[in-house]
Amino acid sequence: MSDLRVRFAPSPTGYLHIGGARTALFNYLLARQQHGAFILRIEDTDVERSTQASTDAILQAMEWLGLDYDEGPFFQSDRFDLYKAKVARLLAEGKAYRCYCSAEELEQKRAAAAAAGSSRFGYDGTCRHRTDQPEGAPFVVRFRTPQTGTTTFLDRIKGPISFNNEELDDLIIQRTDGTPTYNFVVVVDDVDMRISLVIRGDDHINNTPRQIHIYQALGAPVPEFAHVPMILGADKKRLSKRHGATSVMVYKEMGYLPEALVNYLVRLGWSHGDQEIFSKQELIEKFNLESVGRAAGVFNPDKLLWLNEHYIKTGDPQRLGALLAEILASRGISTAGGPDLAAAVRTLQDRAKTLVEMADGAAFYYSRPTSYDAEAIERQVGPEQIAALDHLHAELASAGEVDHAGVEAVFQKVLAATGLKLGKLGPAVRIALTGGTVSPSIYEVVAVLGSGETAARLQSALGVFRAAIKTA
RNA sequence: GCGCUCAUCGUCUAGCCCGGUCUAGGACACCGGCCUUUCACGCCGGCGACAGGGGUUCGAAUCCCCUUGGGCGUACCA
Repeated sequence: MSDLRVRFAPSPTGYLHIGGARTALFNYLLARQQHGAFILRIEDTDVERSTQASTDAILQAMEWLGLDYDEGPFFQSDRFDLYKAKVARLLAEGKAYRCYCSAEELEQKRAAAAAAGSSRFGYDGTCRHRTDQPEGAPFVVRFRTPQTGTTTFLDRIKGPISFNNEELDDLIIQRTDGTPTYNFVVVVDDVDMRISLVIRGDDHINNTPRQIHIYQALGAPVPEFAHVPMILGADKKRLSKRHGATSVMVYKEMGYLPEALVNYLVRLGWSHGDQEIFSKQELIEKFNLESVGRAAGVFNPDKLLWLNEHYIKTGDPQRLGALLAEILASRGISTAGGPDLAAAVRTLQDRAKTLVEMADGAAFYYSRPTSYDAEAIERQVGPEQIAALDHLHAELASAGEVDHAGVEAVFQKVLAATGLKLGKLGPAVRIALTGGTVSPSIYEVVAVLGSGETAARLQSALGVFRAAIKTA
């Protein structure tokens, strides 16, 4: 057990998105590697925008990705007393002060500053030295930020970063309604939870110097920081819905495997030489902050798809089969009593990039064709095929259950007897068995379906084929 | 506007810290071919980048400066 303590602190104002998932993943990986602690904290100080549904969605997504945490989830809304006490202490020590400026007033000042072409839009410090306390007037509490000197920290990813304190204004730490704000609670909690390393998106870099001042005002040690670059869309703009799915769980719905998303996300911004494929165990061993890139990365759905394809291809048929059954069930197709799921999966692993695609390809195994591709019949089925199909039906009906080699032997027999090439018979069999022209290898299909089911389907199809040929 | 930050193929990146081994490597996508009972898989090959300009140096993708471009922040959001 090392003393590394990291946390992931999402705000429940929406689902867990790609960027958040990657931040969570980096935290998780490092915690597991160093045998430290990974803490989950829900930042719901904004009562207006936080919802229970979002919290649930985030928790679900974390679970699906396999990012289990050691402590939490903690909710900031349960901790308002702690924040209140800290604000009171800062107030008492003169490190914070009441500000009676109204939001409207401030907005006007900002607008005026912008109109005047000023480079300073921050709070002007009107109430900083105010000594009177208007009776009953609404106020916010502002943190008294140092106005001179510089604040520097050594970012584990970006290197040394420093700010001139004069660029910083006195930020609000408690709203008019008494609730605390982000920059304050994040510090109070990170101190309270003894976080030793803060890994978060680099959109927080600008908040860091302000937070460092708060750590100091609280007399607490400043943790290390590691700011990971943003994820952008194809147009290099911040990733948003416009760029396609950004919700982790939507990828689950689209038939992605969690290991594919994890692998993709970690490689977006981190590398280990030329290696592309990493198991979670490998990531825990190899992940490091030093190899995280400093530049923002563009989300590339194609590469994610490729990884998903890889994991489907190499995945365990049993597990994939269970996942497949769920999807089929949601389409009203029961797999109970049908062909062995793992066997069906094996015939589809090289042909599907997603579980959804696999379900498309597997449906015929569990529900007989209700119609047959007419155009295909016209092209592939003639008197010769009908005769051969008849022959095949007879052979299969008397063959009992056969394996792949057995199926091949039966076909060879039929082919020899009818003088047809497989290229002439295969397509007709495929139409008869699946209703269409696309499926796994016909021998595999027959082996998975079993001779009984195959014979039954052949018989039904034969009736349709004969009728089709007569009218032609 | 101001502040912070980033910059190698279309994209993700290796290389950069410790200059020469880089006519810059890998992956995705794309293009071509092979394989083939459909569809795929697979295999082989191809296209394709050091943002620009100055320095330093015998020598720079690698070090320094400037420019340009991108991202983020600039809330009583987080």
